[in-house]
Amino acid sequence: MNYHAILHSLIADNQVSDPASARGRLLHEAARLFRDKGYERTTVRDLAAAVGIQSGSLFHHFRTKEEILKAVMVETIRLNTALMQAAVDAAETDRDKLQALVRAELESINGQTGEAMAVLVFEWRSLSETSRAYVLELRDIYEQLWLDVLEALRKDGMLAAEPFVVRRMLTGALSWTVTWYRPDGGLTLDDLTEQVVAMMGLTASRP
Amino acid sequence: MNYHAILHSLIADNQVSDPASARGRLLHEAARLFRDKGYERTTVRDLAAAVGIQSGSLFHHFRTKEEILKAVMVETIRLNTALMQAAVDAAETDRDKLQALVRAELESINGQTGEAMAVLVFEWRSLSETSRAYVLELRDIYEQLWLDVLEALRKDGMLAAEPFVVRRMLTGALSWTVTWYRPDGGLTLDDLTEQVVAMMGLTASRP
DNA sequence: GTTTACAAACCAAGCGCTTGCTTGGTATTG
DNA sequence: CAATACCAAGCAAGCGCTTGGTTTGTAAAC
Repeated sequence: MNYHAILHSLIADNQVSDPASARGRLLHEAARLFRDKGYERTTVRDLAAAVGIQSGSLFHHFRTKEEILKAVMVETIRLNTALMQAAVDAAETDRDKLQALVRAELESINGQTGEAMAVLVFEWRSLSETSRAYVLELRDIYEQLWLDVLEALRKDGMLAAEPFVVRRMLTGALSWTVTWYRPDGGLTLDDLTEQVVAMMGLTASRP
Repeated sequence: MNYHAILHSLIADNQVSDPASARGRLLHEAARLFRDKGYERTTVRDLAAAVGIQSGSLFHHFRTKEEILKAVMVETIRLNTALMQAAVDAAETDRDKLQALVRAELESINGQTGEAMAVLVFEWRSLSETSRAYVLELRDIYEQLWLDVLEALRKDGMLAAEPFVVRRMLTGALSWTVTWYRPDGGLTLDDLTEQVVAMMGLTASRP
């Protein structure tokens, strides 16, 4: 299953919006604006202008501004959970599964869904209490994918630290790449993946 | 040099505000509010109320709200640069210097200056262009401390990845602890430091 | 194949409120 | 007696969101 197959399967299930639809385009622009200026600094007038409508018209699609933020986050987690699951399934060994997860998360942070992922990392404080609870629920599913692989590695003595600590350190390390990594800087995402795996003392995959 | 000695030396040099002064207390409360609610969601009325004055009176101490944010960040970097320098100076081997840096950064993120450090990580987008340039200048000095140690380790073959990549991954990983680490969770900062160093494949320091 | 019906998508205008900041004047302090 | 720190009041601008009405797309009815 490649990126597009997964995406369209989720669209068919009404789990994420079609990027071609009005709602999908709005969420895409919202993610970009929220990342660039922050949620609070982005006005409903900014959002409306980005898709070429009047600010009041936004509220036919979403009841509140916060609902837009929530939708960006929820759909992003759903998509990425599916992408990570596919990455894990495609790899053979636990070590390769971890490498695939790192590669996939770097991809989602710095590639297609990068804008929305940055929002997920930096704007969770702007969510209401109830929205936050829902997003955290979805995140737990996502995190379990990682923990399963890390615990298997730990069991085989290939990991020198606690899985849950490792995962949290990786979350921070990989999320942070959004602030400095630029694909045109002579460092590919494959290079970066390799460095991360090397840094963890897991030697390169032997064919 | 311990924490208090370093702090008071910086106060004497007018590099940071005395926490007992009106300005110092305001900056401390501002850091707390900015971390908890975000810069944009914190109003000047919130800030004023936190130190028990009227909102208008704030502007006798700072010309704009953004100047308060800048001051929080600048003073925090200054203090932490001095703390890191002391940590490096106190350690003997390069490996111990790295461990000392990790420990000190974890301390600054999760201890005394934690509120301000979180602001530094999450609120840099709210800085004006010029303030940001100045803060980045100060940060470069801070970062060089890390790079010097990491490059020495790399030279001795104790590091499997590029120093600048390692530092950026560490920045993310350690900053991120602010979102999940709680001192009462059965994991001390020393434990955490150990896990980080172990995760990097650097074996424990032998006495 | 035109008409009718109707909902969804949108606009123009603006309301009520909060925001950062200003102003003119009054305590407080050395 | 000057400088510093503060208060009480409020202004102009920008905010999220509402309202009442118009356009647009779609599909059945004739």
